Amino acid sequence: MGIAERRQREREQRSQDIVDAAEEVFFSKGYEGATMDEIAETAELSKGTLYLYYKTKEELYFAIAMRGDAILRKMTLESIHEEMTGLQKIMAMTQAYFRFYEEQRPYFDALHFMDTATITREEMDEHHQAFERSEGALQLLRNLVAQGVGDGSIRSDVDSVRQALLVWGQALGVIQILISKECMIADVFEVTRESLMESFYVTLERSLSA
Amino acid sequence: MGIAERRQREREQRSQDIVDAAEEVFFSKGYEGATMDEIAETAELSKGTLYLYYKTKEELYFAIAMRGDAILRKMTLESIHEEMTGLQKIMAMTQAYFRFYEEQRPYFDALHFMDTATITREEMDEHHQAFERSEGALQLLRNLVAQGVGDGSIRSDVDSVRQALLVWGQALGVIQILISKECMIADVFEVTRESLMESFYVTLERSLSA
DNA sequence: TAAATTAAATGACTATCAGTCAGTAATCAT
DNA sequence: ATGATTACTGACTGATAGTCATTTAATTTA
Repeated sequence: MGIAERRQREREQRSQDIVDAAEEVFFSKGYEGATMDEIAETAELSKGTLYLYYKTKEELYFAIAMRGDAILRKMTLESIHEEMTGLQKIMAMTQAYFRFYEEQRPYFDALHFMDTATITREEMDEHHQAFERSEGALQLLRNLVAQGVGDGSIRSDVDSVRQALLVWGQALGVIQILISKECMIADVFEVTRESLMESFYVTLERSLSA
Repeated sequence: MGIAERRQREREQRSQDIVDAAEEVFFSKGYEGATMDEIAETAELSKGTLYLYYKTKEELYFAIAMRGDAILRKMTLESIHEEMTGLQKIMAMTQAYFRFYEEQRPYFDALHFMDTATITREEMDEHHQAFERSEGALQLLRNLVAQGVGDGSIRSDVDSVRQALLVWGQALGVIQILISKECMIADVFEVTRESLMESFYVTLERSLSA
């Protein structure tokens, strides 16, 4: 009987409708500024219903971060092509991450929030999608490093796990600098986002090259 | 007349007493978990008094971050010696930052919180100490890069401002990875904090060297 | 089809806190 | 002493995350 299936679909739909409403509010008011009441009103549902689908405000924001992750993943995979060397793929991936930051800022913030959030990982079970997420990106990066070592484009004196963690961290850190120094950059200094990222690419490529 | 001066000293003392109490509570409960009521009780003052000295909970936490900044600054300066090349000084500074993270974790978190906080810089006037802080560290780093270029230890194909921003960002990012992957590192992978930082030093030195 | 059962949704209510402010106490000047 | 200034107090307010007894709707059963 298809009733259970239809119920399931409807439940999934409601779930997505709630995230749609949440996006509208979170993206315009920010995480702190957004209220569950406003999200409920935007979704044309009662607040109680929200809690039937998401246990906390944080979890609802995480759901948005998940959408961001899907976008980032898509952008990343689209930027990587079969014929590239491992090094080229890593450079492409890094550039995709930067583009994601530039073009999908609200999703980037959500994802970043998730990474840095007060994640007392006792609630890991709930958020283990998040866990798997970063695991996934890291795993891909690790594989690309391994490929690069194999095809001779990447130096082999650092093991692939460490190398992947370093690339990931360095890219993240540089973007974070862009964010926190947003005001200064191009104001106080004569440095643009683009020129800084350009220098980073050069530095990264040099540090990875065989 | 010394009355105004004594009043000033007493006010400063109260101010520090409040920060002492705040540290006790923030460090044991975390930022979210700490309440102003508990801080007031710990300080043996009424809540209202807290607000005579600090306008918001955030500002009080910022005061703790300032203490952290002083510690970091001290550690940094102590790790740098006159006879070092610019490159060596930058490496020493990076290592000092890592030691700060390891040995002064609560202060590190406070400082880091400040960097990433929802800092809508309209309240810049209030927090401009923070502004100056990162300015200060960045300025030092920039000078060290300039020195290194001068003494031939650092490559000269990237201008000093950009180079300083890159070093800063990369170091920050790698430490952030240590934090967010704290659980995995040494568990899932066979990578230790020390080995990752060691690899980072090598990478950083290589990317800066002339 | 009517009653019984199950699932979905509601919104008034509670608990918690950051931040305020009218009032009190202490200190100082005259 | 008296008035003025400064420091402190704690009961109160407002905002809001999260709950739960109740209602509404859908589905099954007799």
